[in-house]
Amino acid sequence: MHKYENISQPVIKRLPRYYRFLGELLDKGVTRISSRELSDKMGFTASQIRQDLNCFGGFGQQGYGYAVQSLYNEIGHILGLDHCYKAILIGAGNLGKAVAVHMSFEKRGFKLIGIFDNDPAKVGTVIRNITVTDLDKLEEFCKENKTDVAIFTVPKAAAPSIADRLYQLGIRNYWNFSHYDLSINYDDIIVENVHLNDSLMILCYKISDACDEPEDAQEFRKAD
Amino acid sequence: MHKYENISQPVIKRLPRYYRFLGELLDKGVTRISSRELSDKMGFTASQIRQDLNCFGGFGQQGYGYAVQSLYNEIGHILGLDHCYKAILIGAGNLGKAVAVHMSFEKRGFKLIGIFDNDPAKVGTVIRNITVTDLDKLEEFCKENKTDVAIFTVPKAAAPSIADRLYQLGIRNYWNFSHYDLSINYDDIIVENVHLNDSLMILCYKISDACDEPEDAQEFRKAD
DNA sequence: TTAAATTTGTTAAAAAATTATCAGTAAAAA
DNA sequence: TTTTTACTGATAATTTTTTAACAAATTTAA
Repeated sequence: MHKYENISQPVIKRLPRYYRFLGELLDKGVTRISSRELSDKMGFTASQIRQDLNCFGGFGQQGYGYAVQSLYNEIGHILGLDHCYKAILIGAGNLGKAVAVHMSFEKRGFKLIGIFDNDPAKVGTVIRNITVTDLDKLEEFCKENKTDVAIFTVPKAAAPSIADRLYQLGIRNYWNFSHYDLSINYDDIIVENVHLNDSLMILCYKISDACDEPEDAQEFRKAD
Repeated sequence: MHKYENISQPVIKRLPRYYRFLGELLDKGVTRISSRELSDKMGFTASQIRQDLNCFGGFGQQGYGYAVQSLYNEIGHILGLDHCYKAILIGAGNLGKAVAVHMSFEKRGFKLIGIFDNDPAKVGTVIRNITVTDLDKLEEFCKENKTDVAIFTVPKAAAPSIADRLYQLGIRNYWNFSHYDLSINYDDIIVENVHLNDSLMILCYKISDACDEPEDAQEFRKAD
């Protein structure tokens, strides 16, 4: 059913944002909205909003605008949120645990069905009603349970070997929090990266760029 | 010193990736590399790599390529990693805690100097050698300690009022993990967003788009 | 009922980003 | 030393993305 070809990356990246804002409008009881009003709220141009939405079909009506509830549902459908992809979490450290506890997977098209770690201290603990399993049981588990996605929150050192095991098990979709570049090493997989380090460095750049103070950074440069 | 104007967003977003790959090369003892070789490793075109690096100056040498250590240092400097911006963490929940424990702030130009939460159960606990302080003490703390950045990991409901307090205290730089859109509400601030929900939805889109199975999603659409 | 005001979808124009090309220079080989 | 090879930096071409413009359609107001 779903399969919109030639949708550009920039458009795809904006979809969750539309979804979020429309959700907020729904909460406020707003039933209709024009691209112009959305533009004011979201900071995209009205033209871009109309262009984006038109990639998937004509959801609006001339002279009226867009019906909020309907558009919200459509975007949810386009994003595929009406799925239930089975996900396992690999790595129950601080970050993995936070992700497991923090996310509303069900609202985003996923269901968390297993959590794995190789640290004996973590195995057996319960996170979000799921008992952490020893990583040794991974193969066994995946053979018994259909697994669509791996949420990858392991240290860089452990990443390559574990990634290999997941790939061998046929898992082709990854939500990657590790510093290991999965898409370089496997070419038939789908990866969505969350690189917190990169994000923090970008913040550092933005701040440094805005500040423009005279600094004693020559020290740093000499190191080469 | 630093202040490169007119650097495009796409270029800035690629800088941390260059930095990461060059760091890996350094670890392996590689001393020189050409844009062609980097291209193979990173998945960018050689042309793009040369173009990107040239935004900041001619770091390479014809017939030779780039000196890895030197280029690594240069990019670190461009990113501003030789700073020490003072950061406070607002929200010591699972996500905040994970961020505090997980990140090497010092290597990214920051130093974490305080952690705040309004949950009495969390106040007094120690994360990364920092004692969690009651949010009521925020103003007091910031008046005594120069604070450059707020790492914002609070629930959506609490976000607006806390954001206002931070803004009142003069904090203009944010690493925002909340679902609250800071940049819409304040126009003279610098924000780097980490929207995990958006990322997860994008993954959902990619998977759904690739799968293309006939589905029973009509149910979903009828809801409007 | 009619006219004015809105607002979309679409097409066209402009801007931005990526990729290709190549002269010039340095390193390596002969 | 001279020639060949390798590689950058810069410019040009291409592609992608964003913005603008406007006809067609709908609502609202008169």
